[in-house]
Amino acid sequence: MMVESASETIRSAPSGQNGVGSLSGQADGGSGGGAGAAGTAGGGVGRDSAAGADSNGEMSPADLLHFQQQQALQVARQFLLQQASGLSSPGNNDSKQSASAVQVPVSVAMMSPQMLTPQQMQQILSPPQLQALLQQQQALMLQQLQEYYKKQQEQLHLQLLTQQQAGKQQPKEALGNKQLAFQQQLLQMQQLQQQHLLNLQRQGLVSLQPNQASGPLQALPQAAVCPTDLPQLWKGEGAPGQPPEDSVKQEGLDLTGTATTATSFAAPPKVSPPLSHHTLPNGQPTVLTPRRDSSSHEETPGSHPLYGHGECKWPGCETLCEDLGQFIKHLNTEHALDDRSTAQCRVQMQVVQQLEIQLAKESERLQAMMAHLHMRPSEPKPFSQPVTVSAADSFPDGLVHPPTSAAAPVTPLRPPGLGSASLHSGGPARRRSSDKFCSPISSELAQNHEFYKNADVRPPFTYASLIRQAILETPDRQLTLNEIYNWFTRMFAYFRRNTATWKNAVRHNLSLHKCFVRVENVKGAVWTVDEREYQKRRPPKMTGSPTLVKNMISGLSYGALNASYQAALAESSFPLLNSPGMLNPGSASSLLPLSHDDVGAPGEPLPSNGSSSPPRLSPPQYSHQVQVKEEPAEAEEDRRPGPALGPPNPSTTGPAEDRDLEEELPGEELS
DNA sequence: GACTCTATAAACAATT
DNA sequence: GAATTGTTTATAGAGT
Repeated sequence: MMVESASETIRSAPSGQNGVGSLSGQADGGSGGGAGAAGTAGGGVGRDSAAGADSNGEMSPADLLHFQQQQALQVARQFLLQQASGLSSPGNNDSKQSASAVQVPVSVAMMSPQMLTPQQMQQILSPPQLQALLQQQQALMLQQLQEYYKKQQEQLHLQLLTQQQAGKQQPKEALGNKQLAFQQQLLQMQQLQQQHLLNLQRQGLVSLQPNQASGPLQALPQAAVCPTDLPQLWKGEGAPGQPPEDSVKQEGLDLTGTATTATSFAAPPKVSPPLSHHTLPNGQPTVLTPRRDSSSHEETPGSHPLYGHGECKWPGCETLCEDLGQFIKHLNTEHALDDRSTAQCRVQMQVVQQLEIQLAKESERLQAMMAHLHMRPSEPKPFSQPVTVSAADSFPDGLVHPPTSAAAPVTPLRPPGLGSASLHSGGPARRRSSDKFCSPISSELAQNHEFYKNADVRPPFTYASLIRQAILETPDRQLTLNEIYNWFTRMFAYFRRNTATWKNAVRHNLSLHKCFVRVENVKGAVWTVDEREYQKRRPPKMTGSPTLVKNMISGLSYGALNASYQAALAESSFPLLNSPGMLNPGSASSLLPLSHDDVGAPGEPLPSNGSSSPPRLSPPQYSHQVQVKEEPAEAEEDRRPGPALGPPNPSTTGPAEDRDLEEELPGEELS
């Protein structure tokens, strides 16, 4: 036996500390970030009107100018919106520019993404459809953009000239005002373009060499800030330091002047190897911080964010590449800036957006939790008050949890127990934590229900307390063995994995502890809890010992910490929390006044279970007992001098109930 | 160190 | 006969 047990002990050590369980990925249908950011601009502006910019002959030069400016802005906004919600790749279709394509279909294509969120788009459209749509949009937009910018530029030049000529005859102020207004609008346009560029860059969709990045992105802001540069911009002279123009032209987008900035996003035909697209401009939303950090980290020479462990990290690729050079070749050939890559990027974008949203939510929740937890400790809680813990209230079952009060104190203990038990030292470590506190479980579980449900952490409760909890949670206060199993697996991720041992332990506990009473039911045997017995079995010693009291006091303060928080800490890191030292605080909790309501059971030699023959009590009765007994237990604990069976305390809260129960019990049991 | 509690394992019987 | 359920025994770790 020794050998066996030894080996078993080793085996028993909780093996799968796989850490926190899966995050329930709630896809909150958050709208795409990029689109949302730019979405304020009048997205609904019809393209038709913009297209009609040509027919402006009858208007006065000033009106015409104004009108055109407005249209230009609208179109630009629309375009940027479109870009924000979907990627545009200058790709293939650059060369094909048919005037017809600029017509209505374009507006439809452009509008659709605005109407739908990226998520909706994804849901509605299949990947091929999505890709096709993207292609169409890209082609159309590019054509439209090119044409538009050309026209716009020509017109602007003409109008500027005419205005300047006319301006000589007009009051300089009037002209100046119009020019200013125009400049402002142009600036707005440029800013929108910048914004868009930044978005694309941030998403890694546009790669810019360091110098490139500093080109358009920085030049523009400067231009915007510096009025003196504006005239030059209008004239198409370009702001000083706009290197990317060349690349833009190469791509077939012969946009000049102000247009350069807009086209810059289309500039890089391919992902440049050294990819500096991580070099994000300042002022980016902090939400992205994590990603950025990692990316920046990856920027070190010889590495690539899309390259790791010898394979391409491009979504769905995983092509093996021996070295970075090979990878870069692969990247440039297989993942060039084409429709497919663009679509994949878009999907990835949405994934990231979702995650960011999720992260933001979780962070917010964490902060709230932390804030809440920090508050608690500070709250002065009288010794006995801890008991009042709210946990009880939250208890799902709505059971009378007298223990709740008692339970509260318990909470503090739990963490320690949890740490030791769940993580390293197999089972034993956790053992008593729960019991000592009587039934902390209800509150503890109520508070950390989700945690235990999802995290593969062994609950810091004894089997007995868990079984009891399972039974008490049911309306009838009775469960079959199988139902108990189910409760375990339902409530604790831990028990979903390690089946073999714990089921045996459950059966063992059911049989071993007198507090669990087997009742023959119509549908078979069910298990109920004899609360009195349950309370009895607590070590009487603890209640009275001075050390316990000390512990309690210390434990209370310590216990203030939220159980879940501690549990989380324990789980995540652990070893530290597992150390025995950490446990001490918990032990304090034991102090609680624990409810030994048993007290209540005044002289009852409670037969309840003790009898070898399973008492067959009517389930209902038992349930009743359970409720009553629990409550008294907590309240009374303090008083109880010693061992469980001490004289019942008269003054305990809910004594009446206890007594009733007790009175009833004997009778029942006897039967 | 003794006692107690708990966890774990295992054997066995009874029941389904 | 297999699986499940229930009982019992043994052992070891941990806390008091």
